[in-house]
Amino acid sequence: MSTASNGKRPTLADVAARAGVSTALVSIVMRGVKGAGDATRERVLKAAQEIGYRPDARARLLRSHRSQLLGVQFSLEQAFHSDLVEGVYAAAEPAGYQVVLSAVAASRGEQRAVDALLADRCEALILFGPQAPAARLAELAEQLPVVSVARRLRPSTSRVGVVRTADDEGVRSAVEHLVALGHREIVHIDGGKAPGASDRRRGYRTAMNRHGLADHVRVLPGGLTEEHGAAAARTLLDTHPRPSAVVAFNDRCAVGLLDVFLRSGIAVPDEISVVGFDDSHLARMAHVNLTTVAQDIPRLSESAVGHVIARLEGKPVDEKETVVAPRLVVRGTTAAPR
Amino acid sequence: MSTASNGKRPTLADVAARAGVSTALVSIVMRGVKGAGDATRERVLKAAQEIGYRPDARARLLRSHRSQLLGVQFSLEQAFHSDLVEGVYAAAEPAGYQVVLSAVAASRGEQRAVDALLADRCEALILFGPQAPAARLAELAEQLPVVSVARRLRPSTSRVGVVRTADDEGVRSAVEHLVALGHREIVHIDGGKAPGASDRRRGYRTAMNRHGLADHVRVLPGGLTEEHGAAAARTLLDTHPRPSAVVAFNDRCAVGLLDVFLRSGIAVPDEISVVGFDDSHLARMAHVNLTTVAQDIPRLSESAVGHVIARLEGKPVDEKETVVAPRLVVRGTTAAPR
DNA sequence: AGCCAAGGCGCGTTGAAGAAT
DNA sequence: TATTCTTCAACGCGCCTTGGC
Repeated sequence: MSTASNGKRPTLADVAARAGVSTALVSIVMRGVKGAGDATRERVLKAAQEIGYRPDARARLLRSHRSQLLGVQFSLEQAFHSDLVEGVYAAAEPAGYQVVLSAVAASRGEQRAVDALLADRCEALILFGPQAPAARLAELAEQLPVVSVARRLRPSTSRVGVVRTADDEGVRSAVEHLVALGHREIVHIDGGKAPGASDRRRGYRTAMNRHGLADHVRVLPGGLTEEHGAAAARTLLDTHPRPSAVVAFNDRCAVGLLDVFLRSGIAVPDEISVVGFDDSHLARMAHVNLTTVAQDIPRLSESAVGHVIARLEGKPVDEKETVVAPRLVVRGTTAAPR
Repeated sequence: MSTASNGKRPTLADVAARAGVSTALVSIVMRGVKGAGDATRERVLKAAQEIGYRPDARARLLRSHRSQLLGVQFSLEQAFHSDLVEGVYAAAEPAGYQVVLSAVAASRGEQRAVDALLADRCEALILFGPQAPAARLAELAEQLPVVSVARRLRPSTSRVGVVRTADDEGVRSAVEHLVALGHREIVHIDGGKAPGASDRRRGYRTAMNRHGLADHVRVLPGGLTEEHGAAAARTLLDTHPRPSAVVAFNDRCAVGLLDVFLRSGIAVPDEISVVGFDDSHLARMAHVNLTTVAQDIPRLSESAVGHVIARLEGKPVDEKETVVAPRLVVRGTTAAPR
């Protein structure tokens, strides 16, 4: 219940008037720094409480030259980003930084999302899966620390930091798992031009070559969603001989595959093995129970936050690119071929 | 590339100096209001462009008494909230309001989320599924317009606006669909104390009574996740006779049920029918193909934004509670009992 | 001397009022 | 009299200097 006399938001001056002290003293008390006596301190806090005073974060920021604000651009449509955001909060707040979120959605492009963060005086930007041209990101990085998470950029061509999963290694471990089970006819359903897709394709090719399966390399066009996986599965159905294993671009794509196989009476993993990527909630659902490559989300967030904070505080930035190791999670959709 | 001489962010004064005019005039030009000649206008814009000037949103807010900021509290763990947030952006920006996001996560409770929004000078709060005590929400609503989305509150006991789906009606339509198919032994797996759970329980009971099935009413404790659904399913397995249909609290809970049934060799919908709630991506996945009750997400967001803006602008607020109709989506998990 | 508190200034912006064409 | 532009003060807060007991 606000007791502000004039209907406006109470300010330091209102508290000061009520407590019978100067605004400077109220400021001291509110920030909890030394410079006020215990009795006065208590009186000021009581007055603030009574009129419902809250410090104005924007005015405070205006005054100090540092804003201690980390801007985060993320997409509402990607559940993966939500997990990353959670990690950013966890890493930023203990380090004394606040997080400002700016979402990308159908009605709100990346440009607007970033503009909002800059107008808010963020000191650094953490971009999840940015689609903007590399040149645009480089331009931003001239103005303030910028880190791209999950989108790879050519190193040393700009100041943009990169934090990403070792996508190639992830797919490689998936292929190796399948080879160890005895598979040879292993197909990759790719992610087109999605972030990480080309690395995953490369990891697939590398692993196949390394195991003497160069002649069996086969990449089918796929995408990020269940529909893409389903379409690829239909193509596979018409293939003879059918491959014995599939490595999908991500879990959603893999689930699309599983669905078509299930409906077509093709048993997984008995007749065909399927591997996903991400270890999303989807994969963990018991009746999906998907073998997949897990990304280390806490470490990705932490590295991104660590990178920009190091830049802000002038600490030496160890490497411009941080590559986080993925981890194969074997569940029920892979088995030895018949 | 910033040409700011001193390394700091360029301000109005920097632009003014470069263009040889006063800061007030630069302000006029940047806002695009009238009061500047065409030639000067062009010169100022060019100067701003050259030094990479951007208006400082915080300083601007400090000066003006309105902030035009709508604060949104949402949970990163609920995909449903992401969809709602997208709708909020779409509704707020055309109306001339900016959106400030504040997430609730494991490491960040509602109190902190709301505090951040208030410190940022938000003029109104849109809370998605708030768990805070009603008294706390009422207290907030004394200070600024507040709307609770998807959490019901006793009307007229506080100034908190409510926007929600007609949960009872949704479950009622689910039960009616099952009754029409010939089911009588219909169980409800509830959501405990989750938002909407008590209404859904009530809708279930009402519908059962209305169809003369009062003796068959049976509510099992459930929850919001797949695990809760799975646990309830295991309880059902030991029940004799087993019910012929289940109405779950939400889609995730329903998927947990489906999973256990699948593994136990109980055919859905042949041996048992299952209905969810939300029409999430999960439900739409072809191999889940869940019959469910859809919430009208765009309308929920729009109503929430409309409500707080009406309050802010002193327009008459038609009703304190806006109830949005749900819609039954019949898919493949319901059929006539054997 | 040593603690406490007050006063003034500046942060980047805008609105009002007035000066110059 | 219009138009274009400038000067001045204020927004809410934090730091620094000064003054009082």
